[in-house]
Amino acid sequence: MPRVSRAQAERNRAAIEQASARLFRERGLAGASVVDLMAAAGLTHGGFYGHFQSKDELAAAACAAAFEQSRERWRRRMAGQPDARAARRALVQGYLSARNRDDAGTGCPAAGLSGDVAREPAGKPVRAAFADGIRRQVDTLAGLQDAASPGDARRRALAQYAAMVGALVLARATRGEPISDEFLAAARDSLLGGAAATPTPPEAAPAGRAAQRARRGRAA
Amino acid sequence: MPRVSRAQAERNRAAIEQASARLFRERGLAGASVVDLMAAAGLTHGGFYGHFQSKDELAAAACAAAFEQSRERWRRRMAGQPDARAARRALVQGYLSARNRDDAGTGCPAAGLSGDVAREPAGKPVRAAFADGIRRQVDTLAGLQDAASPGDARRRALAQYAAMVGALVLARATRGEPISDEFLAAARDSLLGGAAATPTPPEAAPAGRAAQRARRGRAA
DNA sequence: TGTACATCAGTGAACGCGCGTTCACTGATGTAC
DNA sequence: TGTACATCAGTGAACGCGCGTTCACTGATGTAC
Repeated sequence: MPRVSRAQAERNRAAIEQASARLFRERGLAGASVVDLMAAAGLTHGGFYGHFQSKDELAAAACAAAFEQSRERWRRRMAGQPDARAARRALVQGYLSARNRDDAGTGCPAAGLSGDVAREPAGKPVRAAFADGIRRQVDTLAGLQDAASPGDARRRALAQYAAMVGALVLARATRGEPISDEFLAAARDSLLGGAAATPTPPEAAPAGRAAQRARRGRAA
Repeated sequence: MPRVSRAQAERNRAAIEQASARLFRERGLAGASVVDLMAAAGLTHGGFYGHFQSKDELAAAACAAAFEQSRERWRRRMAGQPDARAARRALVQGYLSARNRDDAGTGCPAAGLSGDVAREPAGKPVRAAFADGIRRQVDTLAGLQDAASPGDARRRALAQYAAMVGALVLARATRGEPISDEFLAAARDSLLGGAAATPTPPEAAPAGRAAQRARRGRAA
């Protein structure tokens, strides 16, 4: 049953990207083969090069798609919040959850792909897609900071994002050990309850109320 | 020239482990082949299975060796410091440096291997070696905290370690982009100068006094 | 101490396998009339 | 509107290659006497 309509071909290309966005995060860039990725999209491998010039090119597209999913999830999670502080709290809670740790395929691409991307040679297209995704997540987080200046907000956002990604990555690599949950809890405490979260003291006022309405969370 | 003395064979085994500790961190567990690893130790691949039962077993040994190197480096960095606060400062500065970012082969195994280890199936020996290494680094860091209780010190150490690893991993994955250096700098600020370093607000005073009587960090 | 020989660390060819990529082919789609 | 046919999305066999692992072989080491 070859030769499919153009609309269907476009849908197939999108399906390959979406399936790859998941499989690459789950198994790594090298751990998901072209055969695997095409099969996950309901196709056979031969047609791959009709859609993409190379697996590298797909990796970039899939990385971009994964970050887009992640941004959409962040947007949804922030949407119900009364203010920036509550929104940041909702993001961190959802991010540093057992669910996000245990389902890498739909989770944060920064945590799922950074190890692989770090080893990609300089020119590879996935590096640009990854850096772009990271920049936008940091920008979003910077917009939620209660800081003295834009520069300060950015610095806080960078540090917080690093703490979130680091805790998730370590929690995944130690899954099954008690220290895995400890990483998630300690990072949550540090970012939300402790001094790192805001310039105000740990159990200061308004977060509780805000968080009560917040909690639909799935992970990003 | 086969059949080498037992002493030489032991040295060869150690050389394989050391070469692997470097190459696995540089290229990933799957990115360094048995041929590569043996060649890096000055041997040919055929003799590999005289030293190790499988590549998986070597991965665990190499991971343990990498953490041992890392502990030794931490020990050296802490040795010259007058107190725990200064020791922690020295560790963080050394860790969040361009040099550590750019030389993954001799750098932190948590940053270099966590992505790969996270995808290893539950029973694989490298997972246990990795978790052991992580636990000991966290213990060391906990010994340097200026905290109200051991539990608090541990929680801080976990959050700080996650922030360090996350910043390094993201800096590596975005190397060549301005945001790469920004991650390192922001995490340093947050851990040393900023709110994350102590329970008191960013630019306040008193943490110094508390840290003055601090204990020496035991090096695990 | 010197000699004879069994042991075994390291070599390199070979194994089956899965990888990314190519290509001749198929037949429904899309178009020209 | 219906018919004829060129286009091209998807198929599956095939390519060369590198992987982890095995194995017959080599010859210096280590030991028995």
